[in-house]
Amino acid sequence: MICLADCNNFYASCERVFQPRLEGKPIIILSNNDGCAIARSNETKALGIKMGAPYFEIKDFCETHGIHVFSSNYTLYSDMSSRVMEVMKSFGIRQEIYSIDENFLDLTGIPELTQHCQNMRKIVKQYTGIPICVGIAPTKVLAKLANHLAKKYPFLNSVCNLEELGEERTNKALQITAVSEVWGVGRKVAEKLNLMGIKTVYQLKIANPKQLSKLFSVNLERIIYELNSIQCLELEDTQEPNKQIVSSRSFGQAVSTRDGLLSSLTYHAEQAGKKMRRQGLFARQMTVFVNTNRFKDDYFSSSVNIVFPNAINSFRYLTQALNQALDKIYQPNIAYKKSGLIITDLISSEDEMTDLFDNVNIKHDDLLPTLESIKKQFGKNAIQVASANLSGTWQMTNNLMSQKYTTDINGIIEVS
DNA sequence: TCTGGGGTCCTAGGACCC
DNA sequence: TCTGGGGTCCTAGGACCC
Repeated sequence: MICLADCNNFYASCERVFQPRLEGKPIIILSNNDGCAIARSNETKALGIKMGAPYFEIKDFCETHGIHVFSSNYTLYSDMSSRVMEVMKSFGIRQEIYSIDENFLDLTGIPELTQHCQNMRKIVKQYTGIPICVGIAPTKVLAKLANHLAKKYPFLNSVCNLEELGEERTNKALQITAVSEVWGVGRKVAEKLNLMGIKTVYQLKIANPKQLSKLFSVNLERIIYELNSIQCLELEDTQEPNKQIVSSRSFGQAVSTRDGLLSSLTYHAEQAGKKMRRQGLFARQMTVFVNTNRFKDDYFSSSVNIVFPNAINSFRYLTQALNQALDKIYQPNIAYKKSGLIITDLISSEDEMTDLFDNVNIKHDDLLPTLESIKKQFGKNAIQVASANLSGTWQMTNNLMSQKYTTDINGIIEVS
């Protein structure tokens, strides 16, 4: 048996840990640039605020209903995530961290699973302040579904063990759950299934997997098997390196100058470089893209792909390529709203030794260690690529952010 | 006026090969 | 007049996830 444990309204719960007066109050957390609602407390959901709602449309509503609004504070959320994951890890024999707020645990050989997971809930709450829900089942898809039931039906007390629930009651639950709740069934597939008369999870469970595989994809076939307790999706407890690395951001204000774009892209080159080095990866290709407001009729986007002669991991080499990229895609008098890079064709530094005949040329940047030690000693802004500061108008707005309570000495809570 | 960011996997179709 | 068949690899784009 496996379980899926996830944090309830994770970002909202993180804010509450450090501001307990918000317990029971409606909260939303906004995306970058305070663009739209990406997390809501139960109270906010009950008020009818939809996931992804643009903030400018709901701002007045939030004020009249006393909803507490936060800019997203990813430094805080990722630190809280590591704490929660560390605690949960000890409750399974293997752990797959699936996202910032959820993990699968292999519970093989553990007795009294419902009690075991209730215990985990209690300890996670006690150690981190974060409330969680748990779904227990033989497969991942069913565990996800059980987790959904645990959240929806209060009598389950936040832990739903399908084995304990039994086949008859499980099927009953699946008969009153919409097929769109299944993990991997998105909007498009759900619409098509509905047209075919498959509206509930139970109807999907008893559908013909081979037939639906032809009409949809092998994914849906696997999902059907998983709904029938036949395991198709393995628990992945080894951390695979990224296949691509993206750094991108909408601008706080529209940018029309080449310098503005170059400045923002230089920032992304630094971010991407950092991430590559953390994982020991080198890149052979990079796509640079810029686009205008995607909600406008005159939406316009352009991109260019660059192939490097050598595999690189230094932001300096990435930055050098940016000028050449902008020469190809920059056009004046356009109100750009977003820029970014996608780093692909990644190889691991270990491949350097093994790929004797595959011509893997890694180009190391000897200056990197020096730059990093300067940053470490004098602060991360002590030394920069010149183009980083050409223009600051692209910087994002996030005026409603809480403190970095757990990672910044100046953010520590004072108790008086 | 104002609408996020970072990922993965699958499929169809073209290029290419024998 | 008549112009194959089978396979692999790569890429772009779609769908999905949190």
